[in-house]
Amino acid sequence: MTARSTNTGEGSGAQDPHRDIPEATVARLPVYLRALTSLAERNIASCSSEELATAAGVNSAKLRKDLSYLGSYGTRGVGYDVDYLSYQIAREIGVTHDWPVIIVGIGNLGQALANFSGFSSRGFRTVALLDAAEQMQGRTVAGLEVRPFADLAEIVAAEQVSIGVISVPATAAQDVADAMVEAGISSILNFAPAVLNVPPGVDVRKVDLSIELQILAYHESRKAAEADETVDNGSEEGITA
Amino acid sequence: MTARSTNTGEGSGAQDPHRDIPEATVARLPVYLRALTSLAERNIASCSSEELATAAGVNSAKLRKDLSYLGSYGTRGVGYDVDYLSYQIAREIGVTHDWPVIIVGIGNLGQALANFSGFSSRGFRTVALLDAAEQMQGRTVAGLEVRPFADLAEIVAAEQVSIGVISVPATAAQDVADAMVEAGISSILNFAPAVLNVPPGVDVRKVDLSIELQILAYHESRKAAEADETVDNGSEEGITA
DNA sequence: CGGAGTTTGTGACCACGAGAACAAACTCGC
DNA sequence: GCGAGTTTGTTCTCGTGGTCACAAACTCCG
Repeated sequence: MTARSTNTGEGSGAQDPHRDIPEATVARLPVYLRALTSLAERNIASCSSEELATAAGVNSAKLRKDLSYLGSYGTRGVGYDVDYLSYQIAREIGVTHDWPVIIVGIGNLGQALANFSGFSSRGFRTVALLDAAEQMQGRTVAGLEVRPFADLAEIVAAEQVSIGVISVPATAAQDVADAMVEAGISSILNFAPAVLNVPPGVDVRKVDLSIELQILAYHESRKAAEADETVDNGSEEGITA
Repeated sequence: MTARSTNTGEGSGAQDPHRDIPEATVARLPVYLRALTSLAERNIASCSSEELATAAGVNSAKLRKDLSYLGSYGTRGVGYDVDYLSYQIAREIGVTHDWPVIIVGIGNLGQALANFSGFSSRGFRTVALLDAAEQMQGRTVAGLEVRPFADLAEIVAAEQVSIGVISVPATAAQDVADAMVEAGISSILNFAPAVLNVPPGVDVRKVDLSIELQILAYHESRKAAEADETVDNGSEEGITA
């Protein structure tokens, strides 16, 4: 799915300009960044890996290993400087400058996304809201005017948009994705419950609400089944030996 | 080798109650179920692992391996019966009956979730919307009246709710989670950008919109960096112009 | 200045998951 | 009835990721 191109394979030292950071680590870096921001807001200037790990909800060893992929930004015996580490993570992720984002599909979910403050506060700027429906045209959502879907290519080119959000019904999702790729967008965040087919080089991340609920339901079912069987044994997490 | 696989030659009788299905497989089962539903809507009665795999966007070998954890529900040389396999997956996940769900936090996102048809169509039934804000009380969203947060325990007990959705601001998320656990909820879907602390036995799944965007931004940054360096080699990222 | 205490960075090890390859089992045509 | 073709179920192998444990390095204090 994700097009991981040529592995440069050189060195694997900690200070290389292009290191291959594991995908699992990349997924956690934003969590660390948020925890660091929270610490900074409380005027905490430095912290240990243990403190930061608990704030982020992970193991301290895992956190240290994750940070070591970025370089050696801590001081042994002391810990990490909050501001310095924040900047280094932000720089690594690439959120030191703002990313223009376009949202296609201004239904209930699209409107919620447009109003979501977490986007703008985290290095993302919603530059346009698009919808194909006639009755949506001209309406103002979150301070932006809803524009016709046909304007996609023009806006993407004018605003240098590389990230697109899809919040349309599943039946339209593939068409929107195709148009986005055609317009030059190379990263898509897909909220539609559909499998998107995109050419290599385009990254797609999927957020699927009903799948998340079904995963929870599976675990609930197992909990209920185990509770029924082992009524005298109250350990829910018991691993069958 | 803990896989208990080849036994239980009997058909749809009492099956092995605890199979340990890998977490990665559990996360894909809803995708397969959706693909099967789509096939059924097109009146396709049976399919091969290859067809189902492409419809679900995965490898066929991985799909067969995933399905093998549930049992042997296919026929060699033929494929899978769509309806039969659908039922088996739904039964394994536990969505053959409806799960009552409660949503706390009826802001923009909470309203979108309440209106989201994917919940109700997939074995989930939103039984109550809760919000602590005074001005939300009595308003009707998606056909349900918004009720005060203080009613949480009462509703959970009355409706046998075991799944809760949190769509409140980050600062309130932990309090809501605590109240949910206290009320008896054992699975939480958290949309708030905060790390939740819950006792063992309670499952939490996190959907974090800004983290998803940041992961995309990281890959975008790398793409841009690589494009800058290897200007002469444009083969890997070729976008059809 | 040196030792004790503390914390980071990393090497080693183990578990899980992805993918390829192959045997088992079923259907179809003759 | 039987061989050819097809498709599932399973085994094997390899890469990725998580955890532990410890050396390296820094501070503090006498």
